[in-house]
Amino acid sequence: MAEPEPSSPRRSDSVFTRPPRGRRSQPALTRDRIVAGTIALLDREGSAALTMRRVAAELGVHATSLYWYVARREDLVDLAVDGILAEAAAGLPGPEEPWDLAVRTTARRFYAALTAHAWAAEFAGVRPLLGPNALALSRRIVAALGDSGGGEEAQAVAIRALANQILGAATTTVAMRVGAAAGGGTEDARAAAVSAADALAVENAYFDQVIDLLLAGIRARSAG
Amino acid sequence: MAEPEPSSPRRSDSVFTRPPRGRRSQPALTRDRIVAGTIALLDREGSAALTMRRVAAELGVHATSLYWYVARREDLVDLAVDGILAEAAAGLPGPEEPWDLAVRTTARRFYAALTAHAWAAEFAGVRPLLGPNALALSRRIVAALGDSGGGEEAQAVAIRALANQILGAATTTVAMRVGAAAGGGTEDARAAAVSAADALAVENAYFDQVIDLLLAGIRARSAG
DNA sequence: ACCTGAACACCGTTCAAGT
DNA sequence: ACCTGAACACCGTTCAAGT
Repeated sequence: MAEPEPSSPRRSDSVFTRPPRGRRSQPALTRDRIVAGTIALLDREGSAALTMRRVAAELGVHATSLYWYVARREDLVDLAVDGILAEAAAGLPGPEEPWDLAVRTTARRFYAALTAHAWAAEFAGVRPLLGPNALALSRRIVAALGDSGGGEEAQAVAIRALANQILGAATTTVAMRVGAAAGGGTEDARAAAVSAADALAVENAYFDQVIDLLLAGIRARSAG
Repeated sequence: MAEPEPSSPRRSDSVFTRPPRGRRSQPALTRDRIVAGTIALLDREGSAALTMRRVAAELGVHATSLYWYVARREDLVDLAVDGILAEAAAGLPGPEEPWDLAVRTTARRFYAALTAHAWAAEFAGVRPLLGPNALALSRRIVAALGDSGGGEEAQAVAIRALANQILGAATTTVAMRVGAAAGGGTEDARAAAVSAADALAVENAYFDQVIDLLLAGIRARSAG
């Protein structure tokens, strides 16, 4: 549906500069194209759609072709999750920001990216987040806690607590959305229903409060 | 392997007492037997082994027979997870226990059950925990927070924070175990390796500290 | 170098049929 | 009431083959 026909050699800019180009045109597939296609498919059809065959179909190619670029299905998962974290990892708070504000905005961006793509929150609970964007987000929080006034041990505990909180909050948020959608047929649920925009605002407000609770604990500890 | 032959009518005790027993013996399958078999299989072979066909094989029956007792695979997941939470939900702290101690021991039991069965932590991140044992654990924490001195809003935030923390901590703990096992071949990892008992003690200590951090935040808030 | 095609050993689930 | 058997529409992954 409206997909640029896969065999078209529309390669844009660098086609005139780098490659030998005499014998053969560039490959139809690239890792980036695969990641983009995977994310598009997941956004459209949800986590269950992540199969080698359907990703391949999204790209106008056969499932087995993907194995030239990734070793297994899990790699596709990891690449897609880290892909949607790019938005969150770009434009992190600078080093001049107060530590607690830096923690809060970084955590919020992390959480927002995971919940903006429900499939990402689902996968994040089952795969470790080790991609470059996830690491950049983690490192910003680690750096912020270095200014929190606590000792090394206290910082290590705080880091874990924040990581658990971000992941747990994202996971339970999307689980609650599913539950709300599934129960949406009942009268009670319908009576309690609010607009999607309001629901999102409520979710975000809860997340901020939960992070603030943790920050209060960190401050209480470093003051003690 | 060493399975009691499935067609044997060894029904134990109550065979002499209750059922009509004239026309037909009891069913080979029961929901409880299915849950027990599923847990045994998962403990032995991990989360990937949870397929209808393999659970059925574990019980000496055909995959399609399971559909008489459960509607779909997800039900098996939910039943197994709540099944292993039974140990945690039995013997919760009584109402005379101080609220913070009650929160800590209940959270610890919850976390311990999920991490004692790695598959349960994996599934818990992807399925909402709505079984009777999960609800009993949640309710004990809710009740404890009622004595924490905070307002209703503060309690609601604290409940979410604790739930996120328990789920997030269990998930990241098993993910780190997998990572440690996968990297176990490298020299660095081998040098840093500790005995399984020590590793478990470290995990548990971290969990306690993380919960204590949250409790410190709750106290700071209710005191403010 | 990069992609296809056939093949293997699986899946969940439905449904008619047996007893 | 409870279980089997056949069938459908899928899976991930390997590997030889094409270009």
